[in-house]
Amino acid sequence: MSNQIPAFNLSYLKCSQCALGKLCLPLGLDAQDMTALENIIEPSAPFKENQTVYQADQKFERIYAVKSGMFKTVVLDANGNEHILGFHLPGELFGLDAIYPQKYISTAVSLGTSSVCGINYTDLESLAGKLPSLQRQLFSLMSKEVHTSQAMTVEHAADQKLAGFILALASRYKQRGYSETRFNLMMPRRDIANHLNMAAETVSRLFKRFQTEGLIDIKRTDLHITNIQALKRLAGCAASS
Amino acid sequence: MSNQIPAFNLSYLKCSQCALGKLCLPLGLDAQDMTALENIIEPSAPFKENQTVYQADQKFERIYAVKSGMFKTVVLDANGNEHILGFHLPGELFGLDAIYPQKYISTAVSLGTSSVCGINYTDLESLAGKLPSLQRQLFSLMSKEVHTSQAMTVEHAADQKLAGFILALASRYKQRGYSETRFNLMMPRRDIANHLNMAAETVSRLFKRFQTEGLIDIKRTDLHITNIQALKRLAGCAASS
DNA sequence: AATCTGCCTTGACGTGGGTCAAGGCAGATT
DNA sequence: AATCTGCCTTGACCCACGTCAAGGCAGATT
Repeated sequence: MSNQIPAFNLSYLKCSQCALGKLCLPLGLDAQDMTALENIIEPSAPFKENQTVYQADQKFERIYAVKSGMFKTVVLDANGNEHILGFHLPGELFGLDAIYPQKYISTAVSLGTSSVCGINYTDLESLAGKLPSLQRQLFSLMSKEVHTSQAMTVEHAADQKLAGFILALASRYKQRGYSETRFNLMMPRRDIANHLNMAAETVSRLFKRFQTEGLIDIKRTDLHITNIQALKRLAGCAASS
Repeated sequence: MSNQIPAFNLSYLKCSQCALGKLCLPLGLDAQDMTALENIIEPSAPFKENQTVYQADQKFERIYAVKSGMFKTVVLDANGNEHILGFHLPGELFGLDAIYPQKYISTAVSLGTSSVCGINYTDLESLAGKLPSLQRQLFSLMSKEVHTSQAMTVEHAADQKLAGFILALASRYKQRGYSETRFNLMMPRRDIANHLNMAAETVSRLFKRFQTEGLIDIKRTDLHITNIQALKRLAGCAASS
């Protein structure tokens, strides 16, 4: 709210000072290439809860990398129903689905206080042409994105879907150096339910069942996975890596 | 079955003679760039029905472009259940989800007699670094792939999912210069059902309902869309472009 | 400390769609 | 032409999950 001191504010750090370097776009870049990348990165001011990064149908200009917090991407169908396409953790990119149509497909919204780096796509493309390691990392991240979206379509029953969702988050937190078994969900039940195409009541009941069965321990949004093996067995274990 | 005459066999044509140039990887490439691309393309012999292009867990080496016919990509979950991730039409790429893990995630299988071009990924990457238009097209196609997978997760009820599936095929056939309203599904009901996470019986009943309601006319795998507007309304119309 | 508000939980009930089982139909095989 | 085989259709039944409705709980507001 008040004035920020850039040098001490995480959200204004460039890639070389950012803790996410080994997950995010800069992975595989040497010092010189990273400097080139930093020159096209636009760190943003932090978003407060429930603020919009971009709106569906806006002209596509930038892709975004999450720096801190969490974002969700939401589409509105013809009947006016919202659907949450995904949740995005630090070091993950969003807005990639806008490259082909050259306009944003979804609206991106912050969950809690969060910050991003914007990256002008035209600049990124031309830089990727010059830096093979950047090009490779971009292809790799987009491939991962394809895989993630596909994996979601595999799970069938509600309990499998929810178990898969929890495990996917766990795995992503683990990659980021956080605990695999204890983390905060950030989003309300309603959002989880919407994302997984089920009723919020079903999420509530399943959380309770998982707790009774000794798979998890959950209070509000604080989650503790107490039996990850059983959870994986339940999910059919599409979400491993 | 007998000997083929290469010069007259579509499946051995390179990009510049291929009718799919304006949909496939070569989109946006000038004559010289296309020649460079052709040099790394490996046209394959045609596959007969139900033959495997690659297996899940095999080392990733090539991505594939469909030249004729149709392919499906299938994953096996931990419980031994198959799930069809997608169907691939001429001019579409598959195997992109293998870039990140560097191994194939799914098994690719032909539906009916079909042919592909294999493209060594290492070569493609280095060529994309030299040809900006190729790099752009690759990013664009991968973005489209992300969007397609995401769109699938939006539809909710069985009738919406099936309507969306039909419309997505229609739109893809239209792009390829075929009729938007009359085409052959190629795959059996069981495959459609599997892909959409429903029972084959449900697909059968819904096709019948759509027919009764005057939306479609279907005999075996020959489909005629008789009221595409109504079908779009039913689907919630995520599948437009 | 009391009220408000949003989110979560819990129960009761109804239904969409899965499962099981029995034919029908068309192309392949003899 | 008769049988076989795989795929599709149709009906009967049932259960997982959505919907509706009524509370509970915790942080924000006064």
